[in-house]
Amino acid sequence: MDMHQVEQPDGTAAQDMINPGLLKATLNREGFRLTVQRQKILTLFKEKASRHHLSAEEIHQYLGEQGEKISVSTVYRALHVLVKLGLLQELELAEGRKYYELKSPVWQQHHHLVCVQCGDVQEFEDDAMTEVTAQETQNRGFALLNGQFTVYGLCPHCQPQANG
Amino acid sequence: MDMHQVEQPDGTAAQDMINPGLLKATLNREGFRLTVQRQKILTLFKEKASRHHLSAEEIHQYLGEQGEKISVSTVYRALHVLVKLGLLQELELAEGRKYYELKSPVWQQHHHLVCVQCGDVQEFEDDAMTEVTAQETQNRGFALLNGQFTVYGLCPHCQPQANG
DNA sequence: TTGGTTGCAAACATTTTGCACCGGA
DNA sequence: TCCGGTGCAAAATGTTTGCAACCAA
Repeated sequence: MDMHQVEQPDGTAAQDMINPGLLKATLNREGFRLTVQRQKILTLFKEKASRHHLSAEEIHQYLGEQGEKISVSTVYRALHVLVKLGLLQELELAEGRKYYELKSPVWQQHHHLVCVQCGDVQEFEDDAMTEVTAQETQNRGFALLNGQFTVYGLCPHCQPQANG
Repeated sequence: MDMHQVEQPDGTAAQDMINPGLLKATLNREGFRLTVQRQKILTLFKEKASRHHLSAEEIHQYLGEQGEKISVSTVYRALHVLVKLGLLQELELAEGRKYYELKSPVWQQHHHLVCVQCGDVQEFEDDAMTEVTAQETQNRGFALLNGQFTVYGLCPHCQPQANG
């Protein structure tokens, strides 16, 4: 039904996958091929480290600006593959479109605080949450793939003029 | 940018809103009107208590089966209003479409454990998480609207034949 | 009576897919 | 060489919107 996938089998961190050799090996292992496009996309995530939630549209645009002509459909297909390989994680941050980020291990999960007014996104981690996640899934016999906690609110800036 | 909204001003539980009188008052208070369609939709959420995550499409279909002819656009518009009034909460459970459920107070938030294979959804509550939510938002000066934690995994049933 | 509400169809936005050609292993 | 990947355009989904008729307050 979708593309969530387990951790890297060998525990390799997603960040390392920008290394072409490692990336190639990981792709080939599953019958996929290393292509310029896939490499460029993954590299983009590293470059945009500061603002690392990217939508397919943004990726397409950024690469275009960098002179890389890559079609939208290829972006989508590449994202699916990278998610399936466990290199990227899909986020449900905003309305109507999906965002992606380099996937971090389950025990390093971080969460998002979204301002519904201006769209600002802040991240936070919390050990208690990580533990709850592990415990709940275990209690119910689920095999944990990943979890995402998204809190919606109004940021300090938007509170004054808020409420409609 | 979207329709998240604060708690019922008077603390009335969303469940009570199926009462036509209360619903009417709540709607009117904000300049909205009580219509058969809105009533039917809200009632549907009560009926489907056991499986109370409904998408616009499902709502439209269920009502159709019950002989209520209501257009899709009306369903969408009604959902927006009900969310804005704080009676329903929007969920980001699955791919590409939104789900809705009767909204529970922030201090009674519950979360979702989704099987990515069969789509089964289980709920759980956890005080620690509620507290983390409150704390994080406070630390950053955010006004909390609501939060949703969605954990993806494989349910016991789907684990054997899983992995592709 | 007034102005919010509805249904319908057309418009939108995002994502997926069919197909011929291209290119990695 | 073989088969997966790409680009393009068309199609599929999910959601929104313009407009005339309608109805709650």
